[in-house]
Amino acid sequence: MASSTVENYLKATLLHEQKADGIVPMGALVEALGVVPGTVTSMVKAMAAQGLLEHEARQGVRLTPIGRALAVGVLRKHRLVETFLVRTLKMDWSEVHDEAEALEHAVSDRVLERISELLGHPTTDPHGDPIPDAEGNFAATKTQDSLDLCALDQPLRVTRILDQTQEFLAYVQETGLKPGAKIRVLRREPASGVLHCELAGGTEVALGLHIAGKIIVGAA
Amino acid sequence: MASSTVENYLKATLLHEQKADGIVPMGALVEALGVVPGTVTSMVKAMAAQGLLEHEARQGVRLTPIGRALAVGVLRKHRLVETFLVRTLKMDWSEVHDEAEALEHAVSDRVLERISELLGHPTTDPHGDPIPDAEGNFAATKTQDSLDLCALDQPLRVTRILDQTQEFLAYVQETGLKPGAKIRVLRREPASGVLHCELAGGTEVALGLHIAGKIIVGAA
DNA sequence: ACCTTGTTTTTGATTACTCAAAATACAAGT
DNA sequence: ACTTGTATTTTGAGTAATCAAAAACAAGGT
Ligand SMILES: [Mn+2]
Ligand SMILES: [Mn+2]
Ligand SMILES: [Mn+2]
Ligand SMILES: [Mn+2]
Repeated sequence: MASSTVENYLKATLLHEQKADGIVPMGALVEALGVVPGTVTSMVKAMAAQGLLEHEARQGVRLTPIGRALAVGVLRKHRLVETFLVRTLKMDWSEVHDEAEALEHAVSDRVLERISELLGHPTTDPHGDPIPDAEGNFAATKTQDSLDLCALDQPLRVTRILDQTQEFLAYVQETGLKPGAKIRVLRREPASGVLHCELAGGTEVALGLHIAGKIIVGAA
Repeated sequence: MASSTVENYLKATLLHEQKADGIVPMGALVEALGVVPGTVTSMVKAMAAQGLLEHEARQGVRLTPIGRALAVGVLRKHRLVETFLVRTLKMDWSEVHDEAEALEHAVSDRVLERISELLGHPTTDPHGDPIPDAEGNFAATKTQDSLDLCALDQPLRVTRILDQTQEFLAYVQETGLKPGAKIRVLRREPASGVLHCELAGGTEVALGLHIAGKIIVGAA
């Protein structure tokens, strides 16, 4: 069985591969796992010896099919647990990540399938991230744009928040831009690129480009 | 923070103290934790140095107030998790122990209080074992007898199963003697001590003394 | 007093994970 | 080609948890 540490390495590698495909540099793992570079090198070697990763010296790592399957399983646990914590235990969506970070290693497959069933087999988590099914397949994503690129005056719905730092989630919470929120882009300031949007209650918010780029929307 | 291993040692020590008060011999921990004697000696030394246990050389260990508080917390997590798995996730009461054994170390206090709330702050787990409250106090237990000692012809209710081995739980499951079941003792065979009991549906079961001694009942 | 038996402790190793700090490789930039 | 800066690897060391096997101890029984 893979230890919690190994599971965290696998998940971090998968997330990086999904965000920027190609080889995952050692530094990305250093960053994601909060350890020093030497630690990553030695863990990666051990995991490569176990057949979970391929290690290109001085370049980085790639998941093997076995490693990927395990990583997807951990990601599924993480996201289903987050969904469970929000929907069943009524926890705040902006505080569930850390809890899930620990529980993803302790929840058995048996318990996980019970949770999935209880929740009606959800396909996205509270942050809008896709939940792979029990076989490891991600549902085909609907057409979605980041908020800074989408058309004016269309009825839209927030589907996903890409930046999941504590501060950004708090900001999103506060402005009411949570996944599920209805939104319409009123206009774009030509010079700055600042967006003016209308929220459900008629309230209006102005968003800088760097913020809008981290919010994904789809047709309402 | 106490590691999972340390939490397991603390919980095992607490359970032994509750069952047979006085000092807990090293051998009891060897047995409970499934490790060799030398391992227990060195773990116990480390935990004593941390102020979690008192170690009387060649005698055994006792929980310190700090160690006891931690142990009670772990036990509370274990039993609330078991209750949650049975009541909310509809898992079989005879298979939840192993799941709880892992989850008790991963569930945070915050999550635990949500679970307790969701369940209406239960005071006993699926096996009938008491769940301490958030301050670490066990509810005063109602008058209860082991089945081999109680009066004839009284309407009784099973409240607790002491032997929680897989086989015994399966037996209890099969005969329908689960906590909550109504039962009446019809007669006791003078020589052998074998009990004849009537269950809810009118079915009758014969129980040997060794079995009856592990089933606790209270007034129905 | 001596021996036997069961329990506990010691000793010496091993595995997994980690850090600090020094060494190395590589990609540019001049 | 040489220098510089950054990423990666190596080396040496430490902690937590474990085992195997030998040693020490505590009681009792003879
Ligand atoms: Mn994690
Ligand atoms: Mn998420
Ligand atoms: Mn446990
Ligand atoms: Mn229980």
